[in-house]
Order: sequence, then structure tokens, then C-alpha cells
Amino acid sequence: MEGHLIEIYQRLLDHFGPQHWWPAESPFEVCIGAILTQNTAWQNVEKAIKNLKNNGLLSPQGLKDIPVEELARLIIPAGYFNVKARRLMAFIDFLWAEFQGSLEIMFSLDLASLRPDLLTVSGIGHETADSILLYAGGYPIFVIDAYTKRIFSRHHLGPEDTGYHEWQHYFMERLSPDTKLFNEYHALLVRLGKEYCRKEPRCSDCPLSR
DNA sequence: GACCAGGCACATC
DNA sequence: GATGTGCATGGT
Repeated sequence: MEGHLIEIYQRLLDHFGPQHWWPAESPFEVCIGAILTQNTAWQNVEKAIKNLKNNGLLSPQGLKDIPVEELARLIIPAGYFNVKARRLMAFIDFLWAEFQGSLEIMFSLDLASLRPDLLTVSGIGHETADSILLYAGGYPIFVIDAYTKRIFSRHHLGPEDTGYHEWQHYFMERLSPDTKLFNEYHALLVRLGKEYCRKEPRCSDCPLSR
């Protein structure tokens, strides 16, 4: 495997094709999905999002005054439903308190000021914040997740440090700040991870090794 | 039935 | 500052 990130990207794109991320109908749905998918299979998240949709609740207005218990009940399939209901509410409260419930207003901020602002929301960590920024806001920020670290570590690439910021810096100092590129790259890494680089069994026949 | 999934906050040392 | 633990469903 070549060390140049753009060559790895090209290989993945050739192998898998475009992934069309994020799988959502709206930026708001991306935000909700980003929280719901924390340490959870996407398949389960889809069920929870469907529940919210079917009840007409998948909007800042729809979730504004919902009791947290009712929200928890609706997102049961996504797992950790009590925790995630609180996290969703924290994000909704934040959205209304700071941006009048408008993602458009929120995303009018600069990346440099919005990212730390998002990180103050309880339940939004680095990966969730960056997923929201990239896939809902369209900012050029590279998302680091468990697959990314696992894939690159197994190929003896990436920083020695396991810190989020170090990994993000590794990618962002080697790639031009291109939203479309960052979007597709991370999606491809998740695809690769799911199919060839799960925890167990160890990856075999990885497209990057051929 | 064990193991895992597109993390995060909090406790404890 | 590093490491450990709780959170929970559904697929393999």
C-alpha cells in the first residue's frame, strides 16, 4: 500500500465507487443520525429515525418541547436510548438557545468558532461534531472514527498517537481542504472497515493490500 | 450465546 | 492525564 493518502483514496474509490454520504434527507437528519449512531450499527439508527419521521418529529420544531421520556421511547431501536434522548435534547436546546432553532443560522458561522461551540453540547464529542460539520454543514473537516484508526493502524500508517486531534491533523495536513474529498474519503473508509477491517475476524483480502 | 457496532461523559486512580 | 466503566438494541 502506498503511503500517499490521495493514492489510497483513489484505490478505495476505484474499488467501491462513490458512497453518496451522508444517508439522510436533510441536514437536520444528519445531525440526529450523528448522535444516534454513536457506537451503534447504522441499521438500528434507521429504525429510530423512521420512528421520529413517522411521528412528524424530525425537525427542530418537532423535537423542541417533546418530553425526554417520549423521545427515549421512540429511539429505543438505536440503543442507549436514555442517554441518547438526553443528548438529542441537549442539541435541540442548544440549537434553539443559540440559533433560534435554525441550522442555516448555525452553519453561517465560521468553522473555527462553530466547532468549539458544538463541543460544549453534552453528548457531542469530536467525531459527532465533525460529522455534523462535514456532512450537514459542508465544512471541510476530516472525520476520524474507529474504522479509520483501525485501518490505518493495521497498515502501519498514521500517527503513533491515538488522540483524535493527532489523527485529524495527519489527514488534514496531507490533503487539500476539500469538502467533497473529505466526505467521500471518510465514507469509503467506513465502507472498507465494515467489509474488510472489522475487529474480528482480522482483516483478510483487504483491497488496500492488493 | 458471545461478540460487535460510524462514542461519549463521568469516576477514579 | 491516562485508564476504566456504564449505556442497550439488533445483526452475525
